[in-house]
Amino acid sequence: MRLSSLADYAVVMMTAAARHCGGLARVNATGLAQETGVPLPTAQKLVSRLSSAGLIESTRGTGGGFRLSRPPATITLADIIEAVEGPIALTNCVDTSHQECALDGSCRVKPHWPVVNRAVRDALAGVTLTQLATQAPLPLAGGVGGGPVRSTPAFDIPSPNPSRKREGEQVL
Amino acid sequence: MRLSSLADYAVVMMTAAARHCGGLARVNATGLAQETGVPLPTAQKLVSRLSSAGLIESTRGTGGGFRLSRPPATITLADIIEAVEGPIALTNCVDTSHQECALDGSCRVKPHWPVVNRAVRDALAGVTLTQLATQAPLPLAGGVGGGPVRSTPAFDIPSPNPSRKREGEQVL
DNA sequence: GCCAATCGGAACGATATAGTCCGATTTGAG
DNA sequence: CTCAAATCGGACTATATCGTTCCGATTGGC
Repeated sequence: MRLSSLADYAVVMMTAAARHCGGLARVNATGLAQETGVPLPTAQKLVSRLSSAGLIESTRGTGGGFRLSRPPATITLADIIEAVEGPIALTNCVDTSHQECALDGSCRVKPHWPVVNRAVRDALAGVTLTQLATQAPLPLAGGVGGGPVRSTPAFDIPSPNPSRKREGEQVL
Repeated sequence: MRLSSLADYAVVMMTAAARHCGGLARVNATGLAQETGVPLPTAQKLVSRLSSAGLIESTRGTGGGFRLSRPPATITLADIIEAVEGPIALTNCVDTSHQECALDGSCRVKPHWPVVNRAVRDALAGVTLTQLATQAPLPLAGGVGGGPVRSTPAFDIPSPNPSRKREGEQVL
């Protein structure tokens, strides 16, 4: 349930690009890497992925670079993540139909996964680049709730989780 | 952005346990593995994780097994995922304080991650074992993204409804 | 026409994961 | 009370994906 580092870096780079020129001027991967701190080769790889996905327009040659293909308000977190990691799919059975897990027919929860997957994707699709470029972190008001300034409830489901033994992972 | 296979199997096993005895009787890992199709060693590993997290109560010795510690309506997908994978954290900077992100101070999107992370977690916390144990899934068979598919919250927890995201707005 | 800077893709290495095995503990029966 | 069986619990190994790096193709400027 963790985002890949590539996607994380892609979000940072896209946000930086949106903040810099609003997606109108061209910036190169080198300058953006120096600014954001992302390693240059990784930044180049991300630029390739993002351009392949159609999120940015790349210009080759001397003085080239890239710019956002769409206004920042129309680019969401889900777009960036899908551009880097592929389609958002919590399980294999949601993404491609040809992916068959061993459970297959006896899996009773398979019909439920698309619903959950869509809910998660909607949560990510509700965050736009414009929101991310803002300094003050808005309380997720713009797109996710559908409402104006709906304060997200604190989510108080009685799940005490008393004996949490594994805080991180099996770090030996 | 994909769920680990262990978490997927854990959800299947927990759902099967909830469907079988409603969390009242004891079942062993062997029988559940045979029923769900999960490999037995993997099922044993998952039982260990789930019992460590406090989701199930294990009884050792001959004729032992495990049963759900809480009613199925109070166990959510987020609980199961956190029991297997650890805390739900899209990025490293959200989870623990030991963020080793190279961007660190220059990261402008870091303040936004907790909000997004909570939104995703809420989406997972809104699905209970009772919902997953239901045969008839939520209305998805008709089509994804086409119409306003509304999930009927017939099995929701009596506690505050965890901010259901907008339903059926983004095409998958 | 030449050079230089950039994007694009491919290969290598590393980390984390998935799966499997064996041992310790406990309980029921004899 | 002893034995035996079944269970949980942790550790090891193999695999796969991810992250990083490097090199080539392309294009614009001079």
